[in-house]
Formats: sequence, C-alpha cells, structure tokens
Amino acid sequence: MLIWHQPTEFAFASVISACGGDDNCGRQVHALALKTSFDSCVYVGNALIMMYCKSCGGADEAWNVYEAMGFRNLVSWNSMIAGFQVCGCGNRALELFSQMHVGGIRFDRATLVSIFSCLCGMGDGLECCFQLQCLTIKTGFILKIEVATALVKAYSSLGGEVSDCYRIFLELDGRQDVVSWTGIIAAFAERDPKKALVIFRQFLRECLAPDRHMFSIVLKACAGLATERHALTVQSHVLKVGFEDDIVLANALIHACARCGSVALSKQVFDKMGSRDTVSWNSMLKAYAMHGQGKEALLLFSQMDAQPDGATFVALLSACSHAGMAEEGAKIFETMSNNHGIVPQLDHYACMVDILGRAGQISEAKELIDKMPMEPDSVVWSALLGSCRKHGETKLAKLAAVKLKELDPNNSLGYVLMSNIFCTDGRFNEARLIRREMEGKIVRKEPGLSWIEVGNQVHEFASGGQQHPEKEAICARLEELVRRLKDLGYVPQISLALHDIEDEHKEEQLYYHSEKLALAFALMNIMKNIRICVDCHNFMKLASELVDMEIVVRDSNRFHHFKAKVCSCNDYW
DNA sequence: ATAGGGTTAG
Repeated sequence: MLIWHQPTEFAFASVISACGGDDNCGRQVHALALKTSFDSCVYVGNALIMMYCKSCGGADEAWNVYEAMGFRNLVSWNSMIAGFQVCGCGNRALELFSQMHVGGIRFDRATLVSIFSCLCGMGDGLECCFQLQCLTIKTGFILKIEVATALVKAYSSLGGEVSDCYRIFLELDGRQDVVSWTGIIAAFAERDPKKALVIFRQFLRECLAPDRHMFSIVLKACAGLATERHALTVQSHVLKVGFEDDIVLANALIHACARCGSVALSKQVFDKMGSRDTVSWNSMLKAYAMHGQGKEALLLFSQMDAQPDGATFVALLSACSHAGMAEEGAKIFETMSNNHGIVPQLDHYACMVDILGRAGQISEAKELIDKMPMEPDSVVWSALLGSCRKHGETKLAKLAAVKLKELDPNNSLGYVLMSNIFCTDGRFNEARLIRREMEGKIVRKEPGLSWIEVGNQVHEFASGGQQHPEKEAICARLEELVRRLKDLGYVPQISLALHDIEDEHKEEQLYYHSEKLALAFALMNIMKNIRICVDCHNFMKLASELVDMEIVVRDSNRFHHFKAKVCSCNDYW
C-alpha cells in the first residue's frame, strides 16, 4: 500500500529544480506551492528563482519571486545574481552584489563566481575586474579554485594581461585541476598559442587526464599556429583517449587545419565524421571561404543537412566575397531572409557591402548601408573603405574613414587606408596630415609580423628584419630576389610607404616588410598578423613565377595562394 | 537549494 505523505519544502525545491528550463512544469509546481503556502519557504523560493531564469520567464519573473520572499538567505542572493548572469543582465547582477556588499551581507565563492562571469563582455568590465580582484584577495577567496578560474576567464575575455592571468593561476599553487588548467590555456590560446601548447605539455607531464573541454581549447590554440602539425598531434591524443566521435573536437580540428592552410585536411576530417551538427558544416564552409573557394562552399551548402543559422550565411557570403562571386552573394543574401527566415545581422551586411564594393558597385554598397535597420559598425565601414580604395572613390572613402575613426578610435585601419588612398592619388600632403593625426592620437598601428616554420622551428620576422640571427644572409638573399624580380617587371610601390623619408629609403622599407623577409628565408607557407600590402602582394606574385612554386600567405583576412604570377584572391583583399 | 573551463572571425 502506498502511503501518502505531505510533501516537504525540500520536496518542492527538488521538484522545481528538476524542472530545469521547462516553464510548463515549473509553473504548475509553483501554483501548487502557492496553494499550499510552501512558496514562503526559502528553499522553494530559491529554486523558483533559478527555474524562472533558466526558462522563458526570465529575469523579471525571477525578480518577482525574489521580491516576494519574506525571508532570504545567502543562496537567495546568489541565485538571483546567478540568474541575472544567465539572463544576460550583468548590470542588475552587479547592482545586487553592491547592495549586498554595502549592506554588509556575507557573500561566498558562488557569489564571486557569478559576478566574474557577468563581467565577461561588459564594456567597463576590466575596471570592475581590478576592483573585484582586490576584494577577492582581501577576503581570501582568491585561493578558491573556482573563483580564481572565473577571474582568469574574465580577465582574458576582457583583454586584460595574460601574465596577470598566469599569476592568478600559479598562485593556486599545486591545487590546480583540469578546469583551471583549461582556463589558463584558453587565456593564452588566442594571444600566444605557442605558449598555450607549452602549458598543455606541462599539464600532461603533471599526469593529469585531459578531458573534452581541454582538447577543444588546445585545438583552438593550434589554429593560431603556422602548420597543421600541432593540430594533428593533438588529434592523435584525442583518438588515444577515445574521443574520436566527439563532434565539438572534430569541428575544432576542421577549423584548425583550415587556418593552418590545409583545406584538404579539413575536408578529410569533415567527411569522416559519423554525424555533423550545424557548427561542423559552418566550419567547413568557413574553411572554403578563407581560401577563396566559393564554388566548393556553395556546393557544400547544397548538401547541408543540418539547420543553417546566422553563421552559415556569414560563411557563405564571405566565401562569395573572397571568390568575387557577386551575383551568387546577392542571391544568398536574399534567400537567407526570404527562404530561411534568418534576419541579416551586422556581419551579413558587412559581407554584402564587401561583395558589392568588390564588384565595383560602390553606390549600391552605400545604399545598402543607408538601408540597414541597425547602426553600421566599424567592420561595415571598413569594408566600404576597402572598396573605395580599390576603385579610387576618394569622396566616399573620406566619409567611411571618418565613421571608422568615430566608431573605433583606437583602430589604425581608417587612418592607414585613408593615407594610402591619398598617396595613390598623389595627394601626399593630405596623406601626411592623416599620418600625423594618427600619431597625435597615439593610435598605434599593429607592428607587422610574419612567421614561417622550417623543420620544427618557428621563425618570426618583423619589419626591418634586424631581430633574426641570420639577418645578413636573409637580407643578401632578399636583395638578390629583388634584383631578379625587377627583371620580371616588379616595380616597388613607393607611394605606399611613408612620405617623410627619402625615396631610396622608402624602397628599402618596402623590401624589408616581414613577409618578404620570411620568403627570402625559406620559400614556403607564410603566416602574418595584418593584411598583406599591395607591394608585398605584387612581390609574391612575381616571386611565385620566378621560383616556379606555389607561395601561400595567410594574412589577417584570408589565404593568398600565389602561383605563376596569379593570386587566388584575384587582387582584391 | 546556488557555484569555475568547450567548437565556427573579417
């Protein structure tokens, strides 16, 4: 015989949290709690707060519950703060926390973890991070592994110093686990992928078992390196541990191989996958886009059997733009909203502006910008500016440059492109003024670096080449290369260099651009951090003919495959 | 009852 017990508040709380994000179920239990007056119990209230935040009720309904509670404990505050974080209301979470702090209410590690998660992606997050780190140190919570890990993530996602992250990590002093190791590797993955791998090896030496999260982050770091060798090594670990059917890891591998130059390898991985999700298709589409293989991208899309999303169309549009397929691009832009119900976002508009501008339809590009339902961002304007440069549209270029400076004052791109436009136009005085303005505002142009891998060693080149131990030999070889290229018709584009220097020095400056140095050192795959300049691009085209080899350069924007004087980008990048 | 790390850049 079944004996009926009156449910306790704990039963209510457990059932409510078991509802997860299921509103229907959650609301019914809530109603029952109201009828039986269990809603006034803290445990029940706390569970309701989280339930609403996870469901479509959202932060407002959770807040109603919170406010109605006659008695709250620490968990109530924490749940509300975590709830705000989940719902993307970081500011409300911070407000509540400061109330807590001012009111002398005790907080704990869960509070801090939620607060640090909130800071990720907030405008003034870095400043808050510093302040909260002090509080965290004072209260001793910095020694708690979860708190420290959340702090590391907040710092790195807000663009704080990686070295600060590393210090926080090290101060955990022997108590680190897989999660905190993953956090620190993630912090390094984008800005110093080599170091990220060094830390990963160190982690393996400590005999800790890597999990899926760890591998995905390590593969992400591999995507930042010069060859696919590292990615493949990591993949062999992945297989050894038995994660071969993990979709996320295969997706990360597709991306890494493509970024390291091997689309073919990406495709192999993609083909071998047992099942694929939207990200898998998107990653493969992006791989084609990066390499300017527009036809392949469209063909793959026609075979796609997962639900396309916004990113799918960003990939397709950028594939069209990189392959110069204007008509196809326009058609895709149409169908994405008409047939797939996806509302174009900033990225889509930026691609479309790029596609139109590249095809020389600059006024159409400008019209599209004017028609955008949201404020165009700096990416959109720089796409327009790029096409103005290509097609000599000085007037519109000025407008775009002004907008760029407004929206992204620390970005040198607007200044540099604008001064290039003036130079090509022979308006050197105006070009110089722009440069001056840039220097006055301390907008630093990112120094151009190139990397090349020879044997097992990565060589880094900076403009001027003075850092490399074999600089004399490289410069001599470069001079020889320049001499022979000039016979082939290479004319250095002096007008691109700064105009405050003598002509012959201008020419020298051009020769020592980092990718030329890298090429002179070893003719192979070159990777660089900023966009390749017109002169280097020309240089590479002719060099590919001279040495009768394919030269591959990955710049910040895409891949350039130079062969027999032709580049895969068709001279638009 | 609440609590740290995962894949797609232009």
